[in-house]
Parts: sequence; structure tokens; C-alpha cells
Amino acid sequence: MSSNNTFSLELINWYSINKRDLPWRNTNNAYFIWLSEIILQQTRVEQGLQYYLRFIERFPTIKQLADASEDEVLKLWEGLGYYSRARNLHFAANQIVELNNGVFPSDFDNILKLKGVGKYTASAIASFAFALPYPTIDGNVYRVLSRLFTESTPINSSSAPKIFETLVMVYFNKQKPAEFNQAMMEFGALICTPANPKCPDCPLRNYCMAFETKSVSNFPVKVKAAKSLELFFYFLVINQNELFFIEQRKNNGIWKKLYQFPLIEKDIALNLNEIELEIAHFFKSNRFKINKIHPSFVHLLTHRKLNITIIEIGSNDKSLIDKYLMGDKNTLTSLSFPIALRNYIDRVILK
DNA sequence: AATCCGGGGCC
DNA sequence: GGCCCAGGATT
Repeated sequence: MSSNNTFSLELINWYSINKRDLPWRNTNNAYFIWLSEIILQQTRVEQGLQYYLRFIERFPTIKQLADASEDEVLKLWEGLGYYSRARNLHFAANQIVELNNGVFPSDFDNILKLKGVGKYTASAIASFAFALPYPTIDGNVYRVLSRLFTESTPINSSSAPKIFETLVMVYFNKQKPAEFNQAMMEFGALICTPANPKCPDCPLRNYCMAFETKSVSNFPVKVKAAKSLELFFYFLVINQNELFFIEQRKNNGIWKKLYQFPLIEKDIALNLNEIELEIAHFFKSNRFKINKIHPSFVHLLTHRKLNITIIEIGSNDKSLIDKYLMGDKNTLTSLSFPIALRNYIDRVILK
């Protein structure tokens, strides 16, 4: 297919008129573009925008990001979710400083070597920052392509990447890779939306096989996810003269490297008597008494339904100081906690 | 090849 | 209550 195919020209023309004015679109700085792509992984533009502005203000250069502590990067990321993105971003900044003297790599293979950068993100940076001809296939593009071609392969199946790479190359514009890629994603975000796509206003509906066959609502096809697991989290808040017992999550699983209060994690709900027994067992001590049990609330993750109960307990048992960090209110403010705990900390402890 | 990893907005 | 979002790492 020639790179000046009418589809790509009409798409790019639509984009030039209708694109949103976003800060990472007004720069050629590969570092800023990389940062925006990491923030926007599985994240809506409106949700990521303030984080992007915060990061480029605090870390104007890769070197400054690399020199920061992991805790500070996580704190700046607090509330955005998928925290491995922040850890990998920080790690990759150090990769760039050590291996390339702080200069962002300018070829696809070396961009792809950065931790946290997969094929999509490498293609996005390569095309946006360096005008290299790599197509981006994100969730938007999967959806747009599946409708254009009435492609029934589930977009989250293992065979999807190869099939949709072939489809995108039908229309890909190698002379204007940045414009084509951004236009396809913006088109998916604004016109060819998941629910209630704006087909009556669609400038490309003459190319759309799903529109022609009145089957737009059947695409994209997706394999249903497994039912999420329900868990019961009991956070134990110990406040001794304005010093709080906290710990950093280390093991594999959610919220890795974030901070939290001592946690009893169960797969069934506990009654009051069972909670008391669990606390005694947890601390191997009978010298704790419950001061307050806050109403339980549900915190939903993609694969988990967490029923969270925050329990304030008291003790004069000093034997625990070695096992936990002792944080004051300033510590609670400055460290990165899961958002469910952050809400409690801000509302109840810090007021 | 399947599973895990957050939080928020929309329907 | 389910789905989706400028996906990637791990097993």
C-alpha cells in the first residue's frame, strides 16, 4: 500500500483539525514523550495530565529523575495505580544515565531495552520523537481496526498482535508515522469510542466494514476476564504518642514498595472474636486492645475485590519496635500509600 | 499463553 | 456491576 493512501490522508486531515492540545504533543523532547507514554499506559489522558505536569516540573531532565530516590518517585506517582510503571521509569532513567550518558536512545531496539518499555511504547517514542516508521497499536487502534475490517479475532488473545499488525499496515503512512499513529489513537478516543461510537459524524465510515454491515456494536471482540477474587484486608493502626507503626510492602503482589499499616489478609470475613484472635496471633501478644473498628468499605482492583476494615488498636507492648518502622504524621504525609489508606490517613489521622 | 498489576470514569 | 483506558512484566 502506498503511504499516501486516501484513508491515511483523510485520517491525518481529520486529526490536524480535531486533535486535543496536549502538552506532550508540543515537544520533541524524547524524555518528555517517554514519560507521557508511561503515564498514559492503561490510563486516560484526563487522569494522567496532572501527573505529567508534576513530573516534568520536578524532574526537568533524565538525570534529575535518575538522581531522585525511588520513594520520592513513588510518592509523586501516588494514586495513579500500576506502580511498577513508576519503579521501572526510575530504573530506566538510571539505565539511560549509566549506559548512554543521560541521552535518550534514538533507535527502536535501544528504546525497547528500557525497563517498562514494550513494543507499543517503543513504537510510540520512535515515531513521535524520531519520526521512525513504527505503527502503534494500543487499545484504541485495536478497536478501530477491528471495526474497519470486521476482524473477529479477540483483541486480548495471544494471536491478536500479529493479525492487527498486518491490518494496520494496510493503511500505515510511513512518510508521516507520528501523525498517522496519533491520529489513529485520537480517532479511537474521540470518534470510534468503545460505547456509543459517533458513526453519524465519522469521516471514515466509508472505509468501515462494520458500519457497512451495521455490526459496529459487535466489535471489538474480547475474551471475558476471569471473575475477580474477593479478599478481606484488616489494617491495624497503632498510634503511640503520634508515632505510627508502618511497613513497606516487599513481596510480590499489589502495591509493591508502597507503605501500609500492619495487615491481616484473609479470604473470608471475620467476626469480632476472630479479629481479636487474629490480632493476638499476628503480634504473638495478648497485650493489644481494639479502640475502634471503622466501617468496612470495598476497594476494587482489576482482579481483586478488597473488603477493607481499618482497626485502631492500642498497646503498651514495646516488643514490636524492631519489626516495624515508626512514622510520625510527616512521615505519613511524605510516603506513598495505597489510595484506600491515603484517604483514611488524610481524613482521619491528618484531618 | 495466561495471569497479575490500580485507579477512575462511563454506561 | 461490567467495561475500558496511549500496556508490560512475570511465570
